Amino acid sequence: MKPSTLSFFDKVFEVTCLVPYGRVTSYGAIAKYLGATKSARMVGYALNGSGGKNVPAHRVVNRKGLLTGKYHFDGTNLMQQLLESEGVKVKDNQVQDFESVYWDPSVELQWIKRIYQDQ
DNA sequence: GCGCTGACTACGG
DNA sequence: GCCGTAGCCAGCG
Repeated sequence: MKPSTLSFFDKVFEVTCLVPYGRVTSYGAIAKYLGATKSARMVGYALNGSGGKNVPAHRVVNRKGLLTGKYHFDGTNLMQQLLESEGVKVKDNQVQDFESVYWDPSVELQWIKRIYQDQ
């Protein structure tokens, strides 16, 4: 599999789908994993087109654990509801215990790089 | 085809 | 620790 054959958007979707149940990650972490630390905005923009797809976009928050994208979901608190249903405590648009549920793809998925030998 | 926008982040003041 | 600025780059009008 050649990651370069996938667009940045598709990669974002792939990584997002790999976020474990009950865990969250940040836009920047995904961008970093994709080798574009400064392109965190693209991650958010990509997720903007995740509607209709089976992408758990609610598991992606900003670096502070803030649910900045909740207004892109149906209603006003759907994103929070989804997270809470997974055991993630959310209060006032912010993930509680953020550090303990934080999942960093650049750390958790480094073994995949080893398998692909893509450096 | 140009310019603006954006679910972000890092950095300097 | 808050505020302004810059960098990123794919869509859209």
